[in-house]
Amino acid sequence: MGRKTRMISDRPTLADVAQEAGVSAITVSRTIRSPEIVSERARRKVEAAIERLGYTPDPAASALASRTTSTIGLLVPSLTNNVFADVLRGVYEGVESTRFFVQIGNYRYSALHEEGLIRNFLSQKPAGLIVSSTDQTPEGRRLLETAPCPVVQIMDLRDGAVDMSVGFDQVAAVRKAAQHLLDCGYRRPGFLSARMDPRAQRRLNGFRDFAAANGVLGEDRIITTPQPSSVGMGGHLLEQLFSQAPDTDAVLCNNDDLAVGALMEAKRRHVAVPEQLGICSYNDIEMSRHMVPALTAVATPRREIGQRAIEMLLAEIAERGSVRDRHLDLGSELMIRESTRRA
Amino acid sequence: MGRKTRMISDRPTLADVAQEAGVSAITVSRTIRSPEIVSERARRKVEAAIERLGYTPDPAASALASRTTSTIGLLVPSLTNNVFADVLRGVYEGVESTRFFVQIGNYRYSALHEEGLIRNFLSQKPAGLIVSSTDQTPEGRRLLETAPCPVVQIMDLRDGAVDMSVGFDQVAAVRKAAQHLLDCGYRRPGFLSARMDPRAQRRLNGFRDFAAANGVLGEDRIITTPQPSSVGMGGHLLEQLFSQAPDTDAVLCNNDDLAVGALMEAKRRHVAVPEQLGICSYNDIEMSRHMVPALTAVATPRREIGQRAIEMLLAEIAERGSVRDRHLDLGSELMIRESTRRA
DNA sequence: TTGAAAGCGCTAACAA
DNA sequence: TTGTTAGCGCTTTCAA
Repeated sequence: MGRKTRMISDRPTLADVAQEAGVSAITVSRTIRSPEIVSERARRKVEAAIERLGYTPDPAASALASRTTSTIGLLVPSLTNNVFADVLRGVYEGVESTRFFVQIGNYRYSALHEEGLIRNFLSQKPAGLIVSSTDQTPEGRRLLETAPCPVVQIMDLRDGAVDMSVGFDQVAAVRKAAQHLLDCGYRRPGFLSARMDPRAQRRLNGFRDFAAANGVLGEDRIITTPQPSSVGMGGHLLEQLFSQAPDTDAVLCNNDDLAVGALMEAKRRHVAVPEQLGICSYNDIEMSRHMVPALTAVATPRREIGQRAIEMLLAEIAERGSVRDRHLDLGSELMIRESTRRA
Repeated sequence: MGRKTRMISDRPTLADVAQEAGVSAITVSRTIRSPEIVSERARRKVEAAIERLGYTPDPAASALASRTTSTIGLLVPSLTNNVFADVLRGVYEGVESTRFFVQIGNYRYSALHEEGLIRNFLSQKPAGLIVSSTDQTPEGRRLLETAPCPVVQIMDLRDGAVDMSVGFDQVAAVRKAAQHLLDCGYRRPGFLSARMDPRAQRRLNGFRDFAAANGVLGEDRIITTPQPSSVGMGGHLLEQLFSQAPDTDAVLCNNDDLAVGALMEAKRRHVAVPEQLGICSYNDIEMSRHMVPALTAVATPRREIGQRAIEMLLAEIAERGSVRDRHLDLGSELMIRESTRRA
């Protein structure tokens, strides 16, 4: 288990490569960054020298001289939430095999913390930034607006995006789910939500408006908690819902964890799903469709959001102003399954 | 949605702050990095100047001059796997309110890819590195051994760790689970596993050895697939298990997704759990204990691994050689629940 | 197509 | 406790 501390001087520099290749340092630099503008002959010599010396460029020196890095900052409100895990996956797939790498900041649903992270990331001169909300503090927003790099806001689709945005209409998605419950004949729908961040709050408001407009609003059927979402919490919330409003006949859950928890709680109480209680979920992570009964859900395009966001960002980094459609609506899809399918 | 590109020259430098405060640049630098060695008076002037100018240090310049950064590299094999989500959480909690930040590399269960990431991270002169395996390529291992920064290997506990390690005995954990199935009277236990990475493979081997030693090994009851793990996959694997070995009376799942999927599949087939089939899971993520029936599982200390790893790393960064216990075994715990509790 | 010179913004090493 | 000097390894600028 011993370990040697390797001498710093071991590591070859541009100048070493230049000497080895018999060219100047700048030619080596160019060979690495834009081989096409270097003569075939010089390029081959340089490449051989790099190979021989095992040279790796120093990103710090490069960042200092060029005033930019290959870092892409990605701010998410949570790392445990499966929703963002899927977004991350899309983003990572997109940067792979590019010279960029992603740095994640987790602001834990705190706008203030997010502001600090924006400031911190910006001080690193990132090539681009992806942020997961439109709910920055005024100062956070100002920082993004004046950022010297492209910025993509993801998940939501709202007016006044800072630079570019990719997402879907969260309220429309909730409305779709609520409409489906009505279509199935449910008349006393409830709503379960944990972790009342601004986005969850907007979805709740969307549900409320829809229910009111359709004459099925019952305030005692709306159960929320500021605590984090979890399967266990879904069970608790359903319990509370039934104790407050025993006549509830359907429930729209603000995410899959809650829906699965509610389903399990229904099972424990011997409440038949979908006959006595319809359950509709939001997001549709993989497990939902494998429950018994399979959960109806509004599928949100999480991974695609990640993919498109990084795509737009890379294009814009390559050439500022080159992205035409700067605001993408990826939509959402209602997946009708057994948990709302009653005879 | 307009955006201005802020002039680079806008950004004040150390020299600007020094001039504003009427001291030298190095005094400003010291005020920031080690305020305690600067006189009260100088410190106050500098702090006021920083405030007035809105100065933020340039990490690239700092990295170049000092040959180190505030980056901690964290290599994980997957971002979607809940196991690592918990580890991440522990790590992020630990770096918060320090000057360090974490950069994640996802090597997608490919040792070759991991080697590339190690090389890439190392070129950034990180303050420390956390890697999620002991299964590096020889070259990857060599890179870690000669890394000029502390390294923590997490999850597994094996001989010959490179520098420091935090984990638990994965084979002992599996053995514990298998023993429990025998204790419950199950006699024909099966094993389900997806994504056969080296660690999953070692657990399978552990199960095999244990089963053989106890005279309950049935090769046709061991079902594996190289594909990624998921709830749906758990269902498929159980299906295959029953078609190959209909007399199977219990199943040990290599993680929670598979266990939940197996439970659902059992439900679909009207196989009673735990009476006709005992199910034991591995890892014990939150949802498992809320299933109906609740899943028995070996709980692995994922979050704590993250916490301890970052703790050790930070201590070692602060002072090389200061960490006494360089190899921590955090153990695992069998959580006995309904899915194996038969009359 | 290539190169020389001059920094980028900070810190290490030494001196006062 | 504070300052001076000399880079860190790269890229930019300008010239050839």
